[in-house]
Amino acid sequence: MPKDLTRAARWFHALSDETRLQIIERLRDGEQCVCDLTDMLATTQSLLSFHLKTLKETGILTDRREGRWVYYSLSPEAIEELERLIGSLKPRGRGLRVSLKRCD
Amino acid sequence: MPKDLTRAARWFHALSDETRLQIIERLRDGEQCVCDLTDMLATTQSLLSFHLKTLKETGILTDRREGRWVYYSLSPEAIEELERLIGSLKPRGRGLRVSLKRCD
DNA sequence: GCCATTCATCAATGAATCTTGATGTGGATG
DNA sequence: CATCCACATCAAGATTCATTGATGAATGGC
Repeated sequence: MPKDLTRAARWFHALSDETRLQIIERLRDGEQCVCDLTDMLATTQSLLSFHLKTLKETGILTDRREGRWVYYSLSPEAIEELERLIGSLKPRGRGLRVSLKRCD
Repeated sequence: MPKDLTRAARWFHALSDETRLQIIERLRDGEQCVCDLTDMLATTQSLLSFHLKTLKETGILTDRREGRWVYYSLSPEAIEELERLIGSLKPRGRGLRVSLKRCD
């Protein structure tokens, strides 16, 4: 069980939820506090907190406390990491493209 | 519930499983029949079939029957689609980066 | 036609995950 | 200290998903 694939699977899982993608969509314009996100996304505070935690644990988001409020933002490295992951899924050079025919 | 996000969530979900990522990893070198994949990945035929179906339904893989064998390969458009999805997660221009401070 | 092979599908179980509602925690205010 | 607010955490239920084992469908050889 390759370690990279385990890591990749976790990243993709964090992105496999609509609510979490909505959170990311909102954070594309910059950091937001939880209360703003609660207003924007029709969801409960408890559920939002759960999804934020999921994204944070994966490394997609970072948080920052300021007084009573907690601000979340996209981790700068997150997009690079994702593009690296996508790169690891790309077909390799066509030189090996012949079928091995081990089934015959 | 934006339709794009629904679609993106489905794609990411398809990639959120280690076995499915292993399948993709194998197919990076070109198409393979199911029997080869069964040998390579320590898994049962039934389970492999389930995961192949998941990937195919999402559009990541295509299949092709040839006699008794079914060959799976990476869909050419899949990687482009993924890069498009990743692009839709990127932070927007920094001009809007000011915090709205609606919480005050 | 009969049988073996390759793969898909189905039903059932168990595990992981999402969701909800209640409670807990830490900071700010008076 | 008492209280309110923003947010996190917890326990319980609901749902979705992965896995297994058995059966079915299509192909090809005899």
